Amino acid sequence: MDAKTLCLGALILGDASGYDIRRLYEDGSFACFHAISYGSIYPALKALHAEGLIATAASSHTDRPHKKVYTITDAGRRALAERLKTPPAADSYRSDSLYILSFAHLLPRDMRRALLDAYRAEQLAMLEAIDDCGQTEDEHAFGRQFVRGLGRTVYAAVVKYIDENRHMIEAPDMTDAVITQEQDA
Amino acid sequence: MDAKTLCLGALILGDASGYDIRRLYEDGSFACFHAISYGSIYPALKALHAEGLIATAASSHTDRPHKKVYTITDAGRRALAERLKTPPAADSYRSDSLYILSFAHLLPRDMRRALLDAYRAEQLAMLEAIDDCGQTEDEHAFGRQFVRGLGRTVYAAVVKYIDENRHMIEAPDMTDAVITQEQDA
DNA sequence: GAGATCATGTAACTGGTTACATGATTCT
DNA sequence: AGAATCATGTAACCAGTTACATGATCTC
Repeated sequence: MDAKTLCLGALILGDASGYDIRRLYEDGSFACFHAISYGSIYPALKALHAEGLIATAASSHTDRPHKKVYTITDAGRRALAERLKTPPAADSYRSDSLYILSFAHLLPRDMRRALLDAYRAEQLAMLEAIDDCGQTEDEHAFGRQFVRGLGRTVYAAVVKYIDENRHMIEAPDMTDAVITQEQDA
Repeated sequence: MDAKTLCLGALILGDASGYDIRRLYEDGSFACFHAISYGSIYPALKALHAEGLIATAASSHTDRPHKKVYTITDAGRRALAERLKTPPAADSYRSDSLYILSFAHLLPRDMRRALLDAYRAEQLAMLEAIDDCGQTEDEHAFGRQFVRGLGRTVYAAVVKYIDENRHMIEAPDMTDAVITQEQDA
């Protein structure tokens, strides 16, 4: 998903500034699936504006003069709907934590335990973030609700798995032995 | 995780060529967490070789002359162990499918259903890939086993969730109404 | 009035991907 | 023989991130 589509997707939920969009993808409902930073938001907004897919909202002038609030236009709505119809790229999941944990035997026991705790905390935080963030019950939100439920399910499953299987990681230490002996493979 | 670490991680599992490493991250046990392409593998291998962290394996000369098989050196093993101790970056999960699905109401019913089916199939394939791929039961593999179990749990949870909640996405169609009327927000 | 946070914007960097070039080997 | 796959490698490209510059507004 390119920055422009991500911005349109944010704006269809309601008027917003670049800053608002950032926050929406930072800790809002989209946080789990896509990220975007200022460096791509502002150029994207400029481009979308030039293409007539978004317009500066009325509130932009009244509120704070230097805050630029945008609204999606009808053309923008159509463009987004069109863009959503293109076949999605495959999911990508990147996790340094799990990569490191898969080499748990190369780390001292207390370090792998700390890593696992941190990972668990992170996942739990995501779970709570999903429960906290905007429970807007509008009639068109069934997609959002489905996805949120999916997220909740996944994070809950991860936390549960960790709690039930942490003994695997907390196995007795054999780090030193490994580094010098693992000559097989 | 940079390409060099990813290559070291692959080589600690056993000797391999650039091509082998690619496949390991393509459909092997690492596939779920990290990806890497030829364009980064070959330069990384060259650099690692120059640094003495990997060496050309004996089999490289005997087998097929133009195939370069590498082994990790002791220095490489130490470098990897060290690299794994640096604090991991936060996980990132990117999903076009879920992003699109969160705007399900902007798509015609049959299209969202198709999208969901495709997504389910993809997740199921990942689940099966985990079960298939190398069940090497070596004593040091507890980290790998933990991570694999986690992956299995997650993918299974996703498939189950989809099966139990697909009715949300298969709700009656109101696409046309939405595109022109959703003026709120 | 100091510090936090809101807010916009740009330029340089970065690292990985894509596409291409090339050729050996295996399979049918 | 021809196709598929194995196999290495490079160069151009690209999209987004990081870091920086700047300043308004709110809060204590």
